[in-house]
Amino acid sequence: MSARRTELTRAAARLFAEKGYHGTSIGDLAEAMGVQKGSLYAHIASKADLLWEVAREGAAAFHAGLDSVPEEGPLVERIRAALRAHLRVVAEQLDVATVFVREWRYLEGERREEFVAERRRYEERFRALFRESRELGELRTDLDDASAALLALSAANWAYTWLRPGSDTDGLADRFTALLLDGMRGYASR
Amino acid sequence: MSARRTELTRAAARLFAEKGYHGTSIGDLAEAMGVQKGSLYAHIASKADLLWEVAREGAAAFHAGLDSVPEEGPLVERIRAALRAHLRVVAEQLDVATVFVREWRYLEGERREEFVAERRRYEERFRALFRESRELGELRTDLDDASAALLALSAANWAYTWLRPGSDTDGLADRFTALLLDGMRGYASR
DNA sequence: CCGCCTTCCGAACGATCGTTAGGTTGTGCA
DNA sequence: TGCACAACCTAACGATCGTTCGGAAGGCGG
Repeated sequence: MSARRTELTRAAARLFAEKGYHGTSIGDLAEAMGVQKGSLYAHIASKADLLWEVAREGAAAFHAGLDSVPEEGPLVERIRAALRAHLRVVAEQLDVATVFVREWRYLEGERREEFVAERRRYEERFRALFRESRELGELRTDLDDASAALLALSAANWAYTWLRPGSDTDGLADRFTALLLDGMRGYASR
Repeated sequence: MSARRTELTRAAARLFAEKGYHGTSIGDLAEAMGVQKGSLYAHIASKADLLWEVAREGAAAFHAGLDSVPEEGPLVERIRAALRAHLRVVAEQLDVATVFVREWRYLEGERREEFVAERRRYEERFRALFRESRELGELRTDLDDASAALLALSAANWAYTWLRPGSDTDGLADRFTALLLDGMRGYASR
């Protein structure tokens, strides 16, 4: 992919995150590239292609984050690593993460289904860590690992609205992990 | 406000939540009302008015939810009540809640600023419960009531994506509260 | 029965949308 | 030096957008 084409994808991620997919026109993208709008079609076949590309980039980034989580070791550490990885992606690729979390639903047809499956797979990998925690008896969420996973995933998925690039995402992830494990009552004392 | 006008607001909330504000045309709204698109302007002055109205309705619903939280009593109970109230609004007015959480950003000018202030005020009321928890010493989140509040607010704000009408929102809120208080380690044993 | 008021129709408006096409430029490689 | 090709321009396409307008139907109170 040419350098110019990559620039266009970056501009698309930024504008889709800022103004929404339907709120961003081809003219807006052309202006961001310093070019007439017709000229963009030397690089793409349609506007929808750009959304698809950014959404896939997001999926790849988040999955790559989970890939870095160790397959062995205490589940507590693996949960902490997963949260760290997720928040790091959000902070370092905020535009892409925003499209991954919020704008993907404007995908159409087969692409949409493919994305939904990929997104579900990501959340399932996340949830699995909590389920294993219970099954292996490392944590005592006897009835409710699902709620704990939902709480963690909510914080992860909502992060794009408040996380700013340059934040201490590892510290943030660790505080969330501590809260999830020991709660407000026990948090300060451990 | 006439009955027909109320119907239009309901249709707008539903379509804005389903397809997004910019993804919903006046033609779509007219079709949902079984009417020619020009006819809608007997009821509204502009499409933006509908977004404004639904967004305000959402703000009113969520604030009313918090108003029902007791001003006295253990903060743990007040936090539980706040979570219950929020999830109840999401489940019972899913479309309106979706616009309140996701579509508000397409508001423009003065209205947008007014909404942002109202939204900030809501989250601040929510956060205050956690801050007071620490200040009054009822909970030992010495360093980090802010993270606990963020975790709770994330779950609340993300709920519109997975909560379905008819869910046991009180039970859900109670499980979240238990987790926030005692964490996964302590959850099952108390 | 009259007149008002709400509601809707049908047609049109200018603007903007995403996209196409033919022609021009500049750069790098054979 | 000549040629290929990526990049861009200019102009226009048909479609759809939000909105306007004059008129007509219908119900309801006076």
